Amino acid sequence: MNDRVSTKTRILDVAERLFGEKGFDGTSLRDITAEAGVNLAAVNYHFQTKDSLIDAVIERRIAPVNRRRLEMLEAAGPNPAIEQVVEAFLVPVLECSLSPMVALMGRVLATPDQFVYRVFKKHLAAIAQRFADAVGAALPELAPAERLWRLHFMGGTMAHVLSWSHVLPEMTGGLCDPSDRKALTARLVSFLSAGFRAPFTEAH
Amino acid sequence: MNDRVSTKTRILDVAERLFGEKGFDGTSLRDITAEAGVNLAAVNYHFQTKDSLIDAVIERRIAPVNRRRLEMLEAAGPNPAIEQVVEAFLVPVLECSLSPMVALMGRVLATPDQFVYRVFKKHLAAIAQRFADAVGAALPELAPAERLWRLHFMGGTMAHVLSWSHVLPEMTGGLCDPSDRKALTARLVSFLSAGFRAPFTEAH
DNA sequence: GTATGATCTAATCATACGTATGAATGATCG
DNA sequence: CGATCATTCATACGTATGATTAGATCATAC
Repeated sequence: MNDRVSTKTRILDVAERLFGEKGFDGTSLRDITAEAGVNLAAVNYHFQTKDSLIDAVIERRIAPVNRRRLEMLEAAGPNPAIEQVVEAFLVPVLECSLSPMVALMGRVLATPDQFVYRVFKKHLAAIAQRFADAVGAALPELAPAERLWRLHFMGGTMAHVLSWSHVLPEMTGGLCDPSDRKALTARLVSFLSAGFRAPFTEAH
Repeated sequence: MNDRVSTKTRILDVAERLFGEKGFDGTSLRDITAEAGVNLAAVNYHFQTKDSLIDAVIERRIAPVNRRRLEMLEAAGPNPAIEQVVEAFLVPVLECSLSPMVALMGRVLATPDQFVYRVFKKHLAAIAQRFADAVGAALPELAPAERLWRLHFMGGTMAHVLSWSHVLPEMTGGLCDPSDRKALTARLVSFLSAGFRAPFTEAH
């Protein structure tokens, strides 16, 4: 170890931030090692390849978030309100304030290619069924396909909020302030819960 | 011109598809020219740089979509229902079925960096105010900031649907089929309109 | 104190990138 | 015909990329 934190951790931290800011393809190993103040070869020593570095960066953040999600779902009991389900999905991410992790999560959710998708799918599969069940418990009249669609919509809303939160104030002339996580959570829960409760009208 | 379509158009078509599939950084000019069957230098001849090629690719699709959006907004009159506003936002994109443009749009909306953001902002600024006004007309009790937030949420939902539509069937075991645009539109309008109508509860 | 294994480093590899060049090609028109 | 112009072409430049190597350095155990 060099300073206070190990080389491995410093790489993970800087990689997380840069991946979130500039994307996976847009961030080179040299960008990462330069900012982390470590040798270029350290990445390959600790993580073998860039791909498995990406994997490690994502894994480190998603795993605890999903654990917390399942905890909140558990705490909501067998007959949750849809608000509780939505909160269980959102809060574990949103409560991280504006940490670099937030941009990373947005990036992951917005990168439907290659193996980023594989990594994401691995972690999603672990909780998707639980959330589908929870929505079913909260809104039993909702058709199974519609449940999945609306979970998909919720994921999109969250992904977008995460991805754009750092430019949103400028985009809206300061009207929208994503740094107030409490208010943001309340807005999202209100909006999404109403969406989940919407009458299901098949196309005509 | 070589075949039926000009070199310039072939570059734009292939670039649009590859940018949508693999991202802007993940697509090289060599990828594009190889698939398009044109010479590498043709890109620089017709578009000067890769950046302005990206610009041209986006411009070609977003401009007509936004024109159509404003038409639909216009057609809804001065007192639209929120459903009409949502439709005016969604339909011009969704009616393009599963063309490569759809993945491109998703990619643009999910790339909040560098100059992709600038390009996007240019086209967004041209219609954002109109949609904010339309939401205000449909739901006058909604606070201005909340209007913008919910428009932002709607953009995220659409972006996610566009980005992931090509893997969604596999992700959901075939339960969700994004190719039925009519049904998809109905689902989105129902979900999002309900979200817009949700009571606005400030954080407590 | 030195042997040992883990960690770090500088230097280098082959390849891929965006861009630029100058010559060939082909159509248009006097 | 020959001149002009836009387009296409093969090729090269300089740089950046992910990966690898062999050796230096460090901590710990004997």
